[in-house]
Amino acid sequence: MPRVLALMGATATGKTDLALAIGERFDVEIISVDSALIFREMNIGTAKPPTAVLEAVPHHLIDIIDPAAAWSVWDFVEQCRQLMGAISARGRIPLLTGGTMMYFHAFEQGLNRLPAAAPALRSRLDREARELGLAALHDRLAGIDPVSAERIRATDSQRIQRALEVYEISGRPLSQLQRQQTAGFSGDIEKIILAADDRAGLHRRIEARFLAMLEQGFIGEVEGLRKRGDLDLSLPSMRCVGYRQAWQYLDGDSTHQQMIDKALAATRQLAKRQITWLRKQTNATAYDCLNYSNDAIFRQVEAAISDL
RNA sequence: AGGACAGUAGCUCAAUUGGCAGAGCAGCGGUCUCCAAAACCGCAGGUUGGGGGUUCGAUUCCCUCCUGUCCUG
Repeated sequence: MPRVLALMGATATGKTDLALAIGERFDVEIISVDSALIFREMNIGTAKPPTAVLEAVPHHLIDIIDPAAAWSVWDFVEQCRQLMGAISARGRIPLLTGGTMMYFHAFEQGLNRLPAAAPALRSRLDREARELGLAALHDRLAGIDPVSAERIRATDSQRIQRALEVYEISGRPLSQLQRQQTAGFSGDIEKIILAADDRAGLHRRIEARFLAMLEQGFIGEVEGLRKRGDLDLSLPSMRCVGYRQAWQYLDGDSTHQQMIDKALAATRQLAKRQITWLRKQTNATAYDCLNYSNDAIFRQVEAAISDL
């Protein structure tokens, strides 16, 4: 029975430090479950683990794609499964660490085989949405896939676009393709959650961390990305929390203080959404991120491993 | 010190000739099958700076006090 460890937590709860502590003590390799750490050249704003940490314990799925490139949940699940096989073959234990809850969910529950995203098609649909209005696209969806149109709101640009994209590529309605059974992870996942019961405390941490990022030269990092000339705000990478607000600030759309306030708010909102996912987790052991002992967690890991 | 203007939700601001105080943002809760650090949905929040007066009825009109900004000395 394959066994994996998972360390889940909202942003700024201290996952990196804890993962390192576990990595120094147990024979694990870390698989990052994070939609932002995959990007190269985005280090300060993503709170990427420092090089020393990345070298001390093997890390995967960090710095693997360019900020202009596309990446998706499907890619994550596939890479993750491959990596787990390789790590197990080395006699080590995978430690899934991160805060992108949809990636965890897809890994655990599986995904239907759907057509991959098609950038050209998406930009065409973007244009149509601008010219005809979202409502028109939603009406079109209702014509080809009433079930999905019922479920997807007429204001939900991304999901309308996805449903239309799937139909145009495959010729079949999304709702029909989603009806097939999915194959999730078949083993056990030993889940450790870093919980943020004290929301105000987490908010203080988020603020302190962002201010530290600014001191480390975050704005300079974003200036460097802008200088490349091939990036813009429509890319997932540049929509990451902090980067989007810094980009707008450098565009002259906000003052420095407004940029800080907006970035902090966006980060708090991200944390809230992550916490919503975490509330639904079952079979997980939660530790207060502001007050826990490594020993308690080590005991849980120890027990899980010796169970193998 | 005198004068002008302002004071409404945590913040920025609305409220037709006096007629049930509303938005945006933030906050909180939620949705989530290939952009998820995304996209979207919902909820809560106010003795309208304090006190007094006129009125059936005052955020709105009058008096007074407090606070802030600006101008003049």
